[in-house]
Amino acid sequence: MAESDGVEKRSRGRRRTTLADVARHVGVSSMTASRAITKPELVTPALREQIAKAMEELGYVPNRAARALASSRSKVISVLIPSFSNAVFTDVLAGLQDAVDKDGYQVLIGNTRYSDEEEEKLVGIHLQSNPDGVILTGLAQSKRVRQMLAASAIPTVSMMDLPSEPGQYGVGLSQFDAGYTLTRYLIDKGYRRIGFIGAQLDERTLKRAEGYRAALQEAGMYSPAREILDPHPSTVALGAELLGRLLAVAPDCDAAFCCNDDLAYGAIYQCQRRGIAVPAQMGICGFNDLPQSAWMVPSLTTISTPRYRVGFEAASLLKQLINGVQPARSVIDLGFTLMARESA
Amino acid sequence: MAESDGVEKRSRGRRRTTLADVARHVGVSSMTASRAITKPELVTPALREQIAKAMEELGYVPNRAARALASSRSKVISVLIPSFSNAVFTDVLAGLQDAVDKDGYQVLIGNTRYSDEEEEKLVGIHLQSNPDGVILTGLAQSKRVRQMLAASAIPTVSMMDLPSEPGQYGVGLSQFDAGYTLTRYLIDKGYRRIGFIGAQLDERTLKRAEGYRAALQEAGMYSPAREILDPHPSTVALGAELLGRLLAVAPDCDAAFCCNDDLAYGAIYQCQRRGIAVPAQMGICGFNDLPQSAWMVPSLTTISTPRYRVGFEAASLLKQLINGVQPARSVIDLGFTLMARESA
DNA sequence: CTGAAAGCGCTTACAG
DNA sequence: CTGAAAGCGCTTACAG
Repeated sequence: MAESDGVEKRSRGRRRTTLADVARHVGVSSMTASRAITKPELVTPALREQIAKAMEELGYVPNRAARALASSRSKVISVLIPSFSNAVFTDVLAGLQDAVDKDGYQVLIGNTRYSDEEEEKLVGIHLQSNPDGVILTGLAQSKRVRQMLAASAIPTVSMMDLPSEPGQYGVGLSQFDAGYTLTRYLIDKGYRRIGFIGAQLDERTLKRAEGYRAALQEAGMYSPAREILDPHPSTVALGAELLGRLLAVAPDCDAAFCCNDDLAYGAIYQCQRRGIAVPAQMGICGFNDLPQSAWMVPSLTTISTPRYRVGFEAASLLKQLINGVQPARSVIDLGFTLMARESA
Repeated sequence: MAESDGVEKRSRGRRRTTLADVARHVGVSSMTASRAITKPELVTPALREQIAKAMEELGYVPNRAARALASSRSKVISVLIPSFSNAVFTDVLAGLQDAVDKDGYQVLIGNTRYSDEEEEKLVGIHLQSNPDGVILTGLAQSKRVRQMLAASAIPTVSMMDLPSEPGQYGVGLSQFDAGYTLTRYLIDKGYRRIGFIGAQLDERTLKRAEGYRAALQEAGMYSPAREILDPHPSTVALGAELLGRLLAVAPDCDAAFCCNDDLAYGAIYQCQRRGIAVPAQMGICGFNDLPQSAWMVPSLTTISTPRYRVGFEAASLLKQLINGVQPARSVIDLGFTLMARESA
């Protein structure tokens, strides 16, 4: 009858197969079954095989929550990135996954949307899962985030930038140097009134801007009037708009350093719509070297950043810390490459 | 001494604050403390406040693993997407997160890389976390994946396509109809020898191709010679290459239906490099309407797909299933929009 | 190489 | 509205 179904005890429902079920099936204790998974070399081959067969037959699926609770190792790595729509961070994620997959880690991904508040919230939430390690983007975490992480005593590695404080672990590149290098290239190419277009205004953009300024000041060509900084997220549309704004306030510009490739695409499209020849009348360069940059017309001069490797190396470094291995270096500088192409 | 430190018991080390600690601090039982979190309306306001204060003071962080184990609800949703580098899926992810964040779910993201094998592996791994629900991309899961999911009896929703089998839940759009519509548009525009450029060859691409064929056959304009299908992942570079191949085998083509925007960008760049005017000599259209498509020169004619909403609605549907609510519809068709722009 | 006992930190299902 | 008991499914730390 339907009614009696309603009163059924939880124990009557179909229950997942547990390690105890497997052990019973084979006629061993649960810890032998447990060991057959975690430390197979400690179990007689014959038994090991029987246990494996039983697991297969009974459709055993380990329960991560139980394992985490008992062992106090969650096998979870928490990763916080500022954006999903920026290809830079999905590349980083790919490297990270690849570095960590075979070790049985589960990657918990949080999107901070470039917000300190969101980051705090996410750290709090991720901490509930007792991650074995945490990977952060950038170095500009709020005090509260630092505190929470310090209190939890969980190994932490930061990505993209190079930490300068002792005790901090990080993998990335010097955003300042890259900005400087690209600007220096433009100067050497003969550009004299070089503008800067930056959006989002996150730490990396600001450091690239500093590199830009340093190079121009050194060459005696710096003018603050040629800097367009906008807090909105970087998009192609915004790049088009900001190039317009740059030309409105500084019509004599002969080049624009766009703080990422998306903005640069927009800037180039804007030039094309206005009949401004790139690079003849206006040099345009970007930052990051997204796949498209080599193919567009004109191809984009930009800085290639080792995003996949940043993710991979950050995860490798974190694994060492988790396992109590003292890493060779606490800061890994992966560098960058100037890609001189047609647009500047 | 260093030696005595080495022998310290696990219990001596700094231990995380538990619910019992909080309860003791306030002088109540652990379940009252537990209830203060999960069902605050069942706890006297005064007590509730004391407990909240104690949690704050002691820096209490709930242990998800313990909660999951005790309650047999993990508050985890498993999501499988085929790619991180395709903006389509990161948009879907954004919608999904937004639909699910405030409900306290943790989203476990798996990247199948368009591989059945990877998908099987990931389902197995994710099942270890006892997800309350699963979200899959597409309908072409392997038999083994279906079995695992069926055996686990976990609610499942699929994204992007429209399931036709009864009992399946899904949110998406008709890829066939969209392919048909776009091709019909090209015919109406006066194009007569329309090629097709497809990569990756996943289910969605193949369905768009079918729509393309149906429209052309109906109009008596179909020629298999004008179909270029390549199994490699879609990239701008590949788009450029495939347009070259299309023109090599079918130099009379007057338009190309590219099965996504990335390929279309490459195709347009290829035309630009070869001095082929778009759309005058060659119409080019894409699929998905990525942000850039409206801004490039020429702007791209394409199909706009409601990716964010697909993620959002799929998660909403899944939440209903998890909560035992019978959803109004098991299949939600979100449709698509033809964006007629400059390139065709 | 194998096992009996205890416990990880919560929540469920009762009672009161 | 509050609590004592039991248990979720594993692993740890001993023994043997």
